[in-house]
Amino acid sequence: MTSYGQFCPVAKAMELLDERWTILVVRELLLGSRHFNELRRGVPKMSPALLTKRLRGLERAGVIRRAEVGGRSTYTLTDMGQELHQVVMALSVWGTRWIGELGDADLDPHLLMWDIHRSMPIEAWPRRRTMIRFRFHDVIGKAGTWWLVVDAGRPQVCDFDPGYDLDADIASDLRTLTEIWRGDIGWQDALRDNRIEIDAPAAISRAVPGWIGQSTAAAVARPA
Amino acid sequence: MTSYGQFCPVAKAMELLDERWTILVVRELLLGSRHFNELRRGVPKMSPALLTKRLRGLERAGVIRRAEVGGRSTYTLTDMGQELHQVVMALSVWGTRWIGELGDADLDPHLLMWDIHRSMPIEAWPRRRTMIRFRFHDVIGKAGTWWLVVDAGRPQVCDFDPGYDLDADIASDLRTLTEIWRGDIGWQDALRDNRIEIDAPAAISRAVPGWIGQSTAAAVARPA
DNA sequence: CTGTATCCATGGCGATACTG
DNA sequence: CAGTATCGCCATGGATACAG
Repeated sequence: MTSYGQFCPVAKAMELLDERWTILVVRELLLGSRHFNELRRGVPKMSPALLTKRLRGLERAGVIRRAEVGGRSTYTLTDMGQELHQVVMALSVWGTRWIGELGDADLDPHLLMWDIHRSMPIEAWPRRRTMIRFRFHDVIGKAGTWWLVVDAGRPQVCDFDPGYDLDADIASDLRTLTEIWRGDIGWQDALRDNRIEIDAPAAISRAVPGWIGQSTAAAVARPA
Repeated sequence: MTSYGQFCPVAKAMELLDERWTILVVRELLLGSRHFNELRRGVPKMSPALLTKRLRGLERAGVIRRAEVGGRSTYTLTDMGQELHQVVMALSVWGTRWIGELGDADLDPHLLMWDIHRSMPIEAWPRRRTMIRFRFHDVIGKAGTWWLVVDAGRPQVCDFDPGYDLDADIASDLRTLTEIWRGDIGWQDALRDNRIEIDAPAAISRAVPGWIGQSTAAAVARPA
């Protein structure tokens, strides 16, 4: 966090925020993560040592507050941190509009499922326990299959079969579901082009896109 | 610009924007700088080699466009770059509200005069050529004295005496004028406490704060 | 679960000087 | 005016293993 040697508020803000990973940690906190390993799931490629360092830095700066609640470390945003919402939103809108291209390295099934499960519209799901399986046919090994369960109004991701009844089975490549989730393409277009397939009774098949939805950024208008 | 390995638009945006100095260069372009040495004045502590590198990076990313106009290199923001205005604004607001403390290293007379001259309300100045001298009594040597001239509606900073008639003579320490400019303190309070002094005929003395004004960020409401 | 502790390589970036 | 060229440091952060 070297100083820019400028009195400008933008420079002072960036002294804190331009360090690698910092904004992404803030994003996770804004999305509701409060514990160390919860945060890690949102920034899986970040080393735990560095995450600790960033959390300490944000705490020193007054952006977050750390507390032990029932023996667990709990990180919460202060008012100062909460207001970074405007900054993260502006970045999200700009990134959505202007950085369309994703490299293969940007795709990550675990991260995708984690992101979907925490911000999909569960109120659209049936009241009963419901389970969907996802299969990414271009991802080899264990990371190619995932289960999404909504039980008692609580969403859950699994990388193993929980053993419940399957309501729908979805197959696509990783890029397709990522692009659908980001709103780069629509469910209907992807289904029509057979880039994604939903195997389920007709009524459920029609409902599933509404269960999963799209990320909040998907609603951002794209440049003409 | 190492990848974060995330499809999230915030992550993709930060891959470009979290590199040191990048946002400050964009800020300069948003404020109207278009040429290399003009940009340098806004980021004086940045090495020219690094500025070149950042400009190339921003060009590759599509944020700016470079052209030779009349044998001069000219950098302009594309639509993509123009929309970073929202991001820079959000950072400016947040920085203004929450990063109040300035270290001595954040103070820079040249930068302050440059910033004042390019965004002060010249329409408030007299029609005739008008000149003000600034003296920072805590800054030793040449950098302690500055002249601000508005002539034919065009503002100009000098670090030498242009030799015109002096309309007002302002004295303060560097921190005081910086804080006034940022809006951390008001002109009236600073004058009352003798933290700044204006030597001029009474009518002009009263008018000068309105001539200089405050930076646009000064209008941002501070947290209670 | 929530971190620490090392270690190491890389390359970013600061400083300075120079050029067409 | 608008950059190049070089150099070298040191801090950043990636990787991995381990601990209370």
